[in-house]
Amino acid sequence: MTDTLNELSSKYCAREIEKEIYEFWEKNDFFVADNTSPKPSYSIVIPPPNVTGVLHMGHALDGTLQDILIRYHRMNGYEVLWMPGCDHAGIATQNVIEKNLAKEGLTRHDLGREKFLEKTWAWANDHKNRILEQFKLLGASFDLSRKRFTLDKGCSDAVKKVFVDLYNKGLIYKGNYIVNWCPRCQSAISDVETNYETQEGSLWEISYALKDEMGAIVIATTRPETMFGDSAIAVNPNDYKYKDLIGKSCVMPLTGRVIPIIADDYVDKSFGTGALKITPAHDPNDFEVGLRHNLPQIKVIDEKGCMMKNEFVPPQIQGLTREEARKKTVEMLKEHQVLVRITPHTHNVGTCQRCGTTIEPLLSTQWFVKMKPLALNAIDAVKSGKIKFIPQRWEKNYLMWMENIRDWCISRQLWWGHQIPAYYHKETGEMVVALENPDPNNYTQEKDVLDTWFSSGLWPFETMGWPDTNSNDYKKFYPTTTLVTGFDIIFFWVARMISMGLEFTNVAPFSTVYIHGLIRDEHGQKMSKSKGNTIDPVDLIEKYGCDALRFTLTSLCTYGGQDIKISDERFEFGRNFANKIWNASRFVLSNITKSSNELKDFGELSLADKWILNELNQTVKLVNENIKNYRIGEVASVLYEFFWNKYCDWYVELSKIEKNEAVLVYVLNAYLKLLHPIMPHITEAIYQKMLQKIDDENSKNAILFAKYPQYDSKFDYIEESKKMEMVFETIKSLRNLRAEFNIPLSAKINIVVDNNEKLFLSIAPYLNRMAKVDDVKFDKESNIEKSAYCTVFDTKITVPLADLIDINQEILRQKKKIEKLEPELKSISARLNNDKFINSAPSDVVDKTKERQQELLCQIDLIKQTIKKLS
RNA sequence: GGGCGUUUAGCUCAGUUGGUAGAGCGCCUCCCUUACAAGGAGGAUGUCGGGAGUUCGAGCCUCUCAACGCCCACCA
Repeated sequence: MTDTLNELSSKYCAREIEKEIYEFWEKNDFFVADNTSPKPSYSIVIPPPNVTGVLHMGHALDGTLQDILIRYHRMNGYEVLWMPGCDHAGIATQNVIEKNLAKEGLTRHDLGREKFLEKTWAWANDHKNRILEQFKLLGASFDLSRKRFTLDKGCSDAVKKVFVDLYNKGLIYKGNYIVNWCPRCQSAISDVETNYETQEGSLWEISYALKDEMGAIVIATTRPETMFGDSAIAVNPNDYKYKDLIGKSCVMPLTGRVIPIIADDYVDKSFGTGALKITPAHDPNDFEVGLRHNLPQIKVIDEKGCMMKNEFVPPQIQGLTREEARKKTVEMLKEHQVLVRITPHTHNVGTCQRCGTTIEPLLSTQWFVKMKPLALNAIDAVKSGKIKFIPQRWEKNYLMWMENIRDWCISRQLWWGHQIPAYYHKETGEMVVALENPDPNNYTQEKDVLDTWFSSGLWPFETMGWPDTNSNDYKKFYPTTTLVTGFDIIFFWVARMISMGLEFTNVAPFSTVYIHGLIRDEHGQKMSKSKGNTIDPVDLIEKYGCDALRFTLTSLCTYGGQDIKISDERFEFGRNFANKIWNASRFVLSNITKSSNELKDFGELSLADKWILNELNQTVKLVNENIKNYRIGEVASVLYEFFWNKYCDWYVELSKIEKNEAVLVYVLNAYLKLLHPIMPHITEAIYQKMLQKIDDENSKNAILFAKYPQYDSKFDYIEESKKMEMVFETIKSLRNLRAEFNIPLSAKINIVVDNNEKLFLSIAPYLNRMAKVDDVKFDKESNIEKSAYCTVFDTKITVPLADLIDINQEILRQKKKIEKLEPELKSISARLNNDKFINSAPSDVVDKTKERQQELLCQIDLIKQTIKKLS
């Protein structure tokens, strides 16, 4: 290690240390996994960040949690692999490149597919390294020697094989269906990529004249412009209003086309006019109705969202955008006096998840995955407990979606992605689905590419060498152990990984899915660039340090996986803690005078030594339990509490008068290891310094590999700890007394105790140091005028203060204490007087309550005596 | 329409099998006591959203109401 680490600098400079430490780990290849290791394996695949992006707070949280689990298991003797990589992010990336082209006034068609892809690859190559570099700032201990990309050769081969196999099994099909079409992205998208937005619209009622007779039928629609694609009018078969019209025909306004009136259960009698126009090519429900009644599918809107130029669309409307067409159509309907009524109507409109454009349901030829058969095993895996969600409530969410799953539209009319491995004969049009083009001279490949999530769904095994199931990585690290991600991609990603993993590897790709909350701004709003409320984790790292960021985020994780609200200032919490650790360690290490050999032996243990060893041991126990149960926030608070409020506030302070170097160092050493998964850099930096003074076996000279502390019953010093609590209570009471009477520390005080003689005499030095007590005396019947009093458990402490205090003030002080204690005594006594409580409460609770009652009685009694004497 | 979450100190939130509440920040008083002012000592603050029930006992369990948020569904 270099010079900065030889001395712990008096000022804690997080970034300097963190950079140096990360380099130290990386140079030594500490993160590289050994697939031949005899150790049990623990593996995590990173949710591959998009190559479009930069590190954001979501990554920071997700990455931190994964790194904590990885480091914890590494220290617990597992061969760990954290697999890094990036996602090509089909639509998202293509959109970015197209936006850049648009700045030059170009479209992707101006470049052509080949040139466009070249440009996109250049971008991707640049960005996929950039974001992983940023992950390093988080201290990520992932194995970069294995980093993968969803479009690399291995992944592409896996994608092809999966596609061909699914096709051959009949689980992939190509067909003409209504899909969600984004007119801006110029592609189909899947159901999960469609968001719904509530919009204020109108319900237009339009009168269609009956054919060959008087009268008309009035229909209600929210999209008048689609009327040119109508194939029928539908009514409910049980609707008496329209009973006589079923089977007749009507004449469409504006175009004069004749369409039938049909009956279908789908129609809701009570909505609108109870009559509905059926447009099979532009509405998913109408599409179904159309199939049932064998209606023609008339396309009137094209892929750009414009009205088509065909015989169905009136010339005035042709070529208009959807929005323009709606206006114009309504105008024309008014002119023809067939617009009966317009009522305001709020409804949900589908929008593209990527660009926000209103979705056009469009009849189109696409590729689909039959999900129902794949979902069966995926449902079973969770129901049987092979895969466990943390928190468990997400299982319900997952199961509900899986049980109602619909087919997945996987083809995208994009250029950036895995081109579908289907080949068409140039002359005959015959289609072949195969790993390779059967004859490049006569066959051309399908132009469409696959949904990004198709390859992401294979991520846990395509990165491990699959389909080569004999590869060492696959054998050692697949299936992976834990998947860590946010709830927003359970359907997109987690569900598909489970389905695909089970189908192709016959095993669940991971056994635990750890779902954390989303990061939000201080007002609870989702962070987004457009809102301008993002906080850049890189800025936070520069300002507060990576360990501070990690610790703060960790401390904000709740077991229920609640969303996390953050603001810049919140990270002072972690920074302050890091600073505390740094300074305390500096103090401890600079106070080591003994040799490494001498430090191996605790020697004789004082009350304080036993107390801190006991506290440490309890902390070790809690930390291990909580990590194993994914209560990561609890881990942070247990670690914080121990170090700051136990070790620093008391033990280190007491060590200034009487120190056991061996224990002082032992506790710090163990603590650094406990904390290392959360705050890796600072703990490694201090540990390195510590190694210059102590021997520590089994650590390979890096805390990264040190054995994680485990609970050891030999450190259960329960009795001693109780005594120590009494010491602390005494000190606190005396400090309180000083504060209330404004007695400066320069004014020494003496005390007289009436109980626990031995203990108090032995802790005199502690009292001296911590409460500036000059002299401790024992006297069962102390009777000193002008004194203040404290009661600590069963001991009355008299503090002669002569003229320093006003006796009346002291009487008031004591009365206040009683006022505080009495309500509790009252309620406890009431409980103990209740036979039902005595009989039905568990005996240990009854005992405890009795004990507390005695304690309160004793204290109140002591205080009352005191008041009497003072009066 | 269905499901889920949240409601606890001024703010942000913890609270693991039910035994009358905690942290951080903020606030008040005092302290540069040589590890740390990114600090130390002391202090104030809550009918745990409303109501009902189960229980000897409810922040925690049951029911109900209310407010806010999220997800799914998508009747034109």
